Amino acid sequence: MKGRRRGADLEAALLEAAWTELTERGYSGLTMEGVANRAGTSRPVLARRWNDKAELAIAAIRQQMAKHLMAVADRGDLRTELLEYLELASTRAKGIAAVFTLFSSEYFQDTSSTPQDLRTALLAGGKETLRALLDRAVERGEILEQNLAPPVDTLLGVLFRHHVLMTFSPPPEALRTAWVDRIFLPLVKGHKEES
Amino acid sequence: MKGRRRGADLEAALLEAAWTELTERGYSGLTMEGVANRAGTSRPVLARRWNDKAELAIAAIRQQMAKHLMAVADRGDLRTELLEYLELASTRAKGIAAVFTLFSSEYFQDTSSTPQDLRTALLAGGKETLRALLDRAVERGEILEQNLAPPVDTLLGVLFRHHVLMTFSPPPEALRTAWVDRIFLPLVKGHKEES
DNA sequence: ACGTCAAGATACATCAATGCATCTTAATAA
DNA sequence: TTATTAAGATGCATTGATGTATCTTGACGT
Repeated sequence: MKGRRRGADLEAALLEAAWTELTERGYSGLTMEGVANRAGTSRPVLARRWNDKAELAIAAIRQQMAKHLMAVADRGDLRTELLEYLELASTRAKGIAAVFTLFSSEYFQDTSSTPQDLRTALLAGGKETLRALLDRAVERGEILEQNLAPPVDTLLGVLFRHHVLMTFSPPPEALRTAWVDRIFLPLVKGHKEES
Repeated sequence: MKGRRRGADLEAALLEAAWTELTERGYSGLTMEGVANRAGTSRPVLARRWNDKAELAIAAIRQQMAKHLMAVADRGDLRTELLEYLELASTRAKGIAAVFTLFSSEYFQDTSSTPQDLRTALLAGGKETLRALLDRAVERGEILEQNLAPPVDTLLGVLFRHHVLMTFSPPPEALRTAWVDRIFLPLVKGHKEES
């Protein structure tokens, strides 16, 4: 036996269980009872910490975001780093899809309980990581700052997120490469000499 | 009083009510009772026609798709038609978002009751309209067939859908123009002379 | 005008999830 | 060791939505 868990240890375990349930069953299939069972405990233990499943799910998501943060090292080459970025993001596809089921369920609700900061943090989704990566490329002289104007700078994130939401699965390697080589790089490398 | 509705009339009215409820409350907020009330009738009337809310929602969506089909006339200019396409799509943003709440709710469910054909039809989302529009532009010689290879051809639809799913609102005109002028047209008009 | 059938109203049981109270027991601090 | 606190188990009432049976009544065909 592993004995009885307490305090922070227990809380982390509960949030892990909640996250697993969320990714396996989606937000609509998430229940306090299900989480309690998976965590090997009972509902009152959950009820003492979170008021409803929205709070629980949000806390679980926060824990996941804190646990793995996206990081792409400087490889000296933009294309390499972009592909790495997309590959890394792909490993989180299921989670991203699951998280989105929460937003779609809660959005229309009277009690739109989703905190705005979490919402934007998730919809941005590793925006900073991508941005940092692009800024490095600008400094290297690989691309022009002016080609990274608003709708273009986040394009890869958009393509990725869209694919995940439509298919609930990560984009295959060939598709990621096509995004980079046939869409993104042509746009940011394109000569911009017109008046 | 308007008297008692029957048969096909009644059914159409029920599906209208269901659609309204779906767009106002989302799939998670959709209830048989809510639809019955809005339609000015009672639950048994609904129960005689559809077994659960998934069936009802799907039927309601089908009716909407049949009612307004997207059509963009030949304007002789690709850019004009693309903007018109996006503008037309924007009027349906709320509905698209609502429909997607159904998929996110049902996807993880054991009874993944969403018919595959409807799913693909919706995820494609006016793909044929856009395709027809692009083919006309190719025939006019405005763009090159070879520049419409897979990840590029559906790009505008992707951008649009992503925006709707992220914000649950239609993209403003300025953004739609940016998509067309700064992303899509540069890609499809781009000279492709490299080896 | 009459008969048939479905619309619409009403009532009741059910089911899943939850809120909450209670009780036992293990872990930790003193 | 002992007191305290929270973990974990259990039971019960409640709530929201649904399934379903029954009954009345309006619409339509003949």
